[in-house]
Formats: sequence, C-alpha cells, structure tokens
Amino acid sequence: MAARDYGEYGGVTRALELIGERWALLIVRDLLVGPRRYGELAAGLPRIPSNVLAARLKELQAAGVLRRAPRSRVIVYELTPYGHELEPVVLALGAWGFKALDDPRDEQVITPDSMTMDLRSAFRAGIAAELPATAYAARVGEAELLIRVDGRTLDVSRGDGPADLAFAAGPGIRRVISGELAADRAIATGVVEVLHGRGALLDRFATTFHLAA
Amino acid sequence: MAARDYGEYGGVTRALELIGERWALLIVRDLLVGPRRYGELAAGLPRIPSNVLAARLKELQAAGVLRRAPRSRVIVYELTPYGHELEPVVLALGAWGFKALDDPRDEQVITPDSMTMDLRSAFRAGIAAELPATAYAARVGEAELLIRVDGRTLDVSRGDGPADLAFAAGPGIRRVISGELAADRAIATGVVEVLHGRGALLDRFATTFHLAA
DNA sequence: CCGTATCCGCTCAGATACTG
DNA sequence: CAGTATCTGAGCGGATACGG
Repeated sequence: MAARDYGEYGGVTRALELIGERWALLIVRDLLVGPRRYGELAAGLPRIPSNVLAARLKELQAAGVLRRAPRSRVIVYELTPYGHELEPVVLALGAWGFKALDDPRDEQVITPDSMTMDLRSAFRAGIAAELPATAYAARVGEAELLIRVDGRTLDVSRGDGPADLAFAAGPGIRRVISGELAADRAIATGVVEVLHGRGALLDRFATTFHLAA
Repeated sequence: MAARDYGEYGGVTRALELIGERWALLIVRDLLVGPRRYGELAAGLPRIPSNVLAARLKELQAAGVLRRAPRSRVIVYELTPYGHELEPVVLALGAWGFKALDDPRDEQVITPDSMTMDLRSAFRAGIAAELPATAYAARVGEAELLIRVDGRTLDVSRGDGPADLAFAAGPGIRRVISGELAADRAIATGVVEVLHGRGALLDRFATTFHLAA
C-alpha cells in the first residue's frame, strides 16, 4: 500500500512518498479549492487516465491526505485536515513554477481550479490591505472566475457575478501578473479586453496579484 | 528535453514538470545544503541508480535549476539562483512530511544533508531569538552534525566541533522534536545519550526545533 | 453518468556492468 | 571518480468494458 520508498528517513523523503507520485499533487491542488467529485477531478486534469486517477485517490486516502466526504449523497472527495496543511507547499510551488511559465502552447488548457490556485499564489495580502475592496470577473480560456478582494482576504469562485471590472484575456494575462506588460498597454494591445467597468482597475489587479520573474 | 507535460498551463503544473520527476527534489534538497559532487549526491541518495542520477542532473540543468560550478577544478553541482528559490518549497514539504514520519525501519538511512534540512524545517527563529546562543553536536545514525544557533540564525555543518551539548541519539530524536517525548525523559530512557555538556540543554534544543504532529 | 477494473504498448526506473 | 551502456520490469498512458 505504501508507495515505493526512497530508503531514507526524513521529512522531505516521507512527503514525497506520500504525494510525490505523478498527478498526486495536482489532485491536492484542485481539492484545495474545494471538495470535488470524481468527474470534476477528471475534468480538471484533462490528460489523467481514469485508472491512474482511481489509483491516486486510493493512495492519497490511505496516506491520510483526502477522504470521501461522509454523509453526502453522492461521492465527494475532500482533503483531510492533514491534507489541507499542504496548502503552503502548493502555493510555494505554484509561485515558483509560475515564474518559469512561458507562453502557452495550443494544446495547453487553463482550468478554473488551476487558475484559482495561481491567483492565490500571486495574491499579495499586504498590498491588497491598502486598497479598496474590489471584485473582478475574469474570463481566461475556459475558466470564468469571480475574484473578490477585500482587505487581506481573497475569495475566488467559479462563474460570473457583479464585479467592478469584467475582463477577458488570453493567457497573456501572465505577463500582466509578472509585470512584463503594464495594465494599460495590455488593454491597448488587446491582450486584455475590458467587458465592462473601468479599465483602469486592471492596474489595481496587477498590483494585487504579482509574481516577478 | 522537456519532461513529459501535463497538458495544463499553470504554476503548479509547470513546477512539477521541472522538478516533479522521481528523485529530482531530493537532489535539490541536498544541494540546498551546499554544492555537491556527483559521488556525494550518490552517497546522499543511497538507492538512486547512477543512470537516473545522471539523467536528473541533465534535466535539472536544462530546467535552469542547477549548474556545474564554473572555474572549479573538479566537477561540482550547485543550485542556480532560481533553483535556490525552491528553498521555501522544500522546507514546507519537509515540515509536512516530518509529521507523517513514524519510527524508522531498519533499512532506512539518515544522511547528514537530509537531517540538516529537517532541522531547518523545524527551526523556530522567533523562539530561538529569545534564547542564548547555543551550539549542539549531534550524532544521529551516520550523521554527525554541528548545530549552531545564534539569535534568529541557524547554521548546521557536518562533523564535530566545540559544543555546549553533545549528544547521540537514535532516530527516536524525532519524538523529542515532535513533543511526544520530553527532553528529560528522552535522556532517562536512553533515547538520547548525553556525551558531554549539560543534559538540561536538550530541553532548549527541543524548544528551538519543534514540529508538532 | 459515476467510479473501477482490465487490457496493451511504451516509457521510465532499477540493477548491474563497463569505460575515460 | 564521474559518468555511460544495457537489460529487465514496474508504472504510466490510452482505450475499452463493466457494475451502481
């Protein structure tokens, strides 16, 4: 049942034995956004073979990282408290990997859950606390998110809703977050399209969410 | 050259493409302690096949995580600045995995580098700042470390040296760090053997390095 | 539809031997 | 010492099929 081990006794080694297998940490990432059904997980990990997903769910359950939500009519997977403690790991990893992103290839997909976690990685609570509460509606690829920033708290949820600024963007939004592309130039060049609201708020967005390369 | 990808565009995904392969993050962990030769890395990862180590070193080099140290007579591997930015990831992962450690199996090894990183994970700078500067000489398994704490800074180096407290322990030292076993009881039961210095300092050690389960 | 199991082809990991 | 070469088998990816 225990994953193939490394023959070493230590914290990192143990962690990798529990969540180091291929796909495992991506499942954790999506569950950090919220409980998910089997099919939702499969949809959020487009290339995962169904047998691998089933195997990982079992292993992660045995490892105490996730569980099937009790007293729920349908089967729903959720993180255990211990699994939830992986949040700092996933955020740090996401921040690190974000800096290595180049422009996306055509076959690459952006899912709502992955984008949610990227936004959490890039969120600067200290900066946001100085700014007025703001709601953004963002459409990037297939992901449609409502992003609410209020003081030091960030809430990202799927779907649409009332927002101070609604915008659509290609994945070039990355360059806005990395600071390579100024907000006003992103709008001017069409990388970001303002759907409604004051376009000037995109600059606030870029200030709130920032990961320098 | 690029590792097998996940077909998704996002920070965590990209990170796992770069350092998600088996053994990769353990190599990074050891290099976070300092530059290492090929043979030193092999010794610190007892079960890694030599071809896999060679392959990982190439991939991590291509990923910009590490490089061969320039103008060095022998071949030495060291992290790039970008690779060094993985430190928070490794520390967080180590802290998480440490909590899932149970007692070690016989074939499991403790290496100096893995123990050094575990100590860094468990180090509580805020607590240490309130305590007097202290040097510990610890022998755990094959690892012999000199641990110097001064204010908020921690320095761990291999080998022996002048210390306020020198002790030898089996891996049961984990229970001291987790708080399951009080320092005085660890000494009384022989889990930790005081070689010289005041045994009472082990309590300070347990306060300085702590990861609750 | 949701969750699993089972097939197969293939890549990668593991073990060992060998070379500059 | 610092890798490369080769072989074998485990695990992944992909497809398909089956029970609730």
